[in-house]
Amino acid sequence: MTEEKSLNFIEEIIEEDLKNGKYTSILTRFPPEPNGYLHIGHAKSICLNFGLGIKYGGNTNLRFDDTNPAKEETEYVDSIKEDVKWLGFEWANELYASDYFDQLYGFAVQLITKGLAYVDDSTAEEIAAMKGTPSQAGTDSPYRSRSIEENLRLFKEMKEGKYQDGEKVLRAKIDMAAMNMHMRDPIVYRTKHAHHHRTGDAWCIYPMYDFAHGQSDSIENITHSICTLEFVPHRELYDWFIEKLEIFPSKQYEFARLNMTYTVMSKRKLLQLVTESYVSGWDDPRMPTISGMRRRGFTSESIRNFCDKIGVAKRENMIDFSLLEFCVREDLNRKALRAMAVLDPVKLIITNYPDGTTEELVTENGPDESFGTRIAPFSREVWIEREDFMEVPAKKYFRLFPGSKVRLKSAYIIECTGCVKDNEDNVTEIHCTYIPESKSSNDTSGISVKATIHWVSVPHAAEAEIRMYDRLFKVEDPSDEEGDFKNYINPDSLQVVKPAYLEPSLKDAALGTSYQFIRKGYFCLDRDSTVERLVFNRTVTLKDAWSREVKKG
RNA sequence: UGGGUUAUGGUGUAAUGGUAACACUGCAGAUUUUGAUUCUGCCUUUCUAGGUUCGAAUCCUAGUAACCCAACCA
Repeated sequence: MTEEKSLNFIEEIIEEDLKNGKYTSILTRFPPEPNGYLHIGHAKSICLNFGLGIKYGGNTNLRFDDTNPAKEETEYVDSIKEDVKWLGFEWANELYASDYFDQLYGFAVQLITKGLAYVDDSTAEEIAAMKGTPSQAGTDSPYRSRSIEENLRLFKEMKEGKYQDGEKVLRAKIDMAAMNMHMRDPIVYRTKHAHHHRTGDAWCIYPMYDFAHGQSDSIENITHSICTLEFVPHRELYDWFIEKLEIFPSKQYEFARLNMTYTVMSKRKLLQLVTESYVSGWDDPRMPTISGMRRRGFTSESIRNFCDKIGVAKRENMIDFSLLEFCVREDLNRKALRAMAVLDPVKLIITNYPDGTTEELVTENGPDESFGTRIAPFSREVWIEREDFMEVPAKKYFRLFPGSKVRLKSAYIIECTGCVKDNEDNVTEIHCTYIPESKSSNDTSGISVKATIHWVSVPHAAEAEIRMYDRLFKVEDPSDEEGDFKNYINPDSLQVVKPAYLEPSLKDAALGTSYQFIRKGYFCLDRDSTVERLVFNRTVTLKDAWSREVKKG
């Protein structure tokens, strides 16, 4: 019964390492920099790292890569923790690169002592110029040959705050002619008088990523350090530090990051959307952030399933947004409560139904009996969707039109008798008669109809604001277009429907519960909602064969 | 035009020298008190050129294309 699933290349490596006894257990880590909110691309990495830990009976650390105090904030730390938890994962240890600042400083001293690092007084521009180009070797810094003693003293003085920002850096002494630019005497410590979100003002020198990441992995005994492809050139340096420092040999493996159609995935771009108010915040439901998707109504299970479906490999990829939509529909179809809501209302009057009468009709709550039933009030006047009526029916249209019969969901079969229009030819009322013996679950009429439509009783309806979200960008790959990516924002990515009419049971909707508004899509209550003003977000539409039929003409 | 990485349907991912498969998308149909769900069927694939082999997506050679690398960012 177990479905045989092939291994991705990282699983193959791990199984090999376990089989040949290189390791008896594995330890992975998810290492975000707390300078932004997590997005669906991070979810891929989270599912990979934590998933590996779970699959192979190992553990996974959550480690914040907080070596740049200028960009990092506690707000981001908090959101990252919340998002990882919400996705359903538990870290073995909550750690910070800043926890290792003392050890990292010690590593730097060791390197100096071995003659493998030196303090450089050159400016940033000079260092860049001496770096050479990919096809041209760099040149040695005039400070490269300082004595070990002098380097030790200078580095200590850097730590003590004797120098201004940018005045001095510590560089590894490797090879200015290396093919790999990262090996041309990379900077390992810079002077930065900045307040750190955790260490406060204890330090005025901070290690660079390359001098912190690998060593942090090593300190934690991470067996498999998994990151994205752009770090491939860093691996040589990663290994160099581990070798020279003679510390635990963590190994780095790289996979291709996730790209998705109709969105952007860089923190820089997402930050721009937020700070320049193209969206309402990091958790705007249109954002590909975990918090945005959560607010929009995506379930963590559907996101995990998505991450599983897209796979892990090394080639550049561009995943269809429709795959994510498929995953959320698949999950919500079996979980979401069913309810009736009319988003584009027009009044339907059942002319032969007694005025002032309310019937309490029974209707099902979910996709199967286990969800139970509830009562929906029914009366002479109900709201129905404007698109469920056509005065002159298109071909293949089998909803309401003069003379046609349809069923009102969980109620009666009705026959359309006509409509009332205003001066501008807009339909303002639709008239029909109902067939009393066709009552749902007690139908003795013998009539069968082709369509069932949803409705909400006019006197009982609850009003709501509904936010309809669509893709954030008009083009598949905004980053690949000419000019500013923001020129390609979809102007219709948010459309507010107000008022929509909801069946009264929806007044008790709870935050975090998903509903299928029958025939319309999946929705959830937004946190902006109040008792006086209900607000719902559309998570995703239902698949709609009819709208495709219409488009085809 | 130095180095590195990657090339399999429209999009992803498998196949580890032996029938190119699975999922999404798209299309057609059946069922349906949601034009949803469910079910059935169909479409489209190994970057190019040589070579090794009984047999190549897989091995070899030469090309080509895409992406990454010259931050005191991560």
